[in-house]
Amino acid sequence: MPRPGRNSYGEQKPPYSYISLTAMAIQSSPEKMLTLADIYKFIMDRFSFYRKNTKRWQNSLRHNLSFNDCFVKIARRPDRPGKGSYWALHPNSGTMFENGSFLRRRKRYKSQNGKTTEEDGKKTIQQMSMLPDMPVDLFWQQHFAASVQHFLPPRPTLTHPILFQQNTPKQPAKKSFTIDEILSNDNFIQQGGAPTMQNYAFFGQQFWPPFARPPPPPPPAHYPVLVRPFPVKLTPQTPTTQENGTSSGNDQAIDESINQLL
DNA sequence: TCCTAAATCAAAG
DNA sequence: CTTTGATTTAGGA
Repeated sequence: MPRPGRNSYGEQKPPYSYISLTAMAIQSSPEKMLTLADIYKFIMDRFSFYRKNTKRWQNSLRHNLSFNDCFVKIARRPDRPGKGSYWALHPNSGTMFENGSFLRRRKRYKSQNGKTTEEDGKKTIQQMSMLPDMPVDLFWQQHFAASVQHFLPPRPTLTHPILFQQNTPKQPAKKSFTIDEILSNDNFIQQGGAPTMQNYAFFGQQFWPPFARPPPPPPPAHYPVLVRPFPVKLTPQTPTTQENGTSSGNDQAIDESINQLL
């Protein structure tokens, strides 16, 4: 009878590609973004296989990070100095593994314009009038928490891999998308005018330096500017949706921008 | 079998 | 650490 040993099952290569391993790591983090070192740690903590030959697989992992559009580099905030950038998942890459295989996707995720940068993330947020409202990391969390939930290993300490599709219900990525909640009238108060410089300060180094700060881009004319004072407590505001069921221009604009994203 | 995603090796910035 | 290229390996229809 075979017994566990150095070549035992637990030391076999887990049935996950580096891409899925990385996606798991990022998704499992509270802020939905991790540094390279964090990703290494996540993998090594869970899979003994990857506690060896680190030079080899870590090089491959790094290659994946740069090469695949599904991974987005997020600049550090100046109040969180340290080594390396953060890595997050691209907002539109949520259905990467919907075929249930974590070894090989049906198609490699490619961004529309070929290049995917943090700017894409910012633009996405901006389109949703969320730019001034919440930090990038929270955005990623909201955006991904539901749709990528099933990437998570059932337990944090796996000695051998378990195939997720056996014990995790698959759900459409769009199903649990909570943008509506985020944009609900209860969460916003409406203000006139453009977002303040302070509001923009959350979103990466472009607006960071206190000197020579470029003026914030004007918001699109057709989108109202929704600003939630930060970090002030929220107070319910008068709803903008009208009684007869039709949306105000406000809501329509938001709906349109959301529909573009889905 | 074929297509191409993923892994590997590794140089260069 | 990050990006890129070249090449090989291998998943899966």
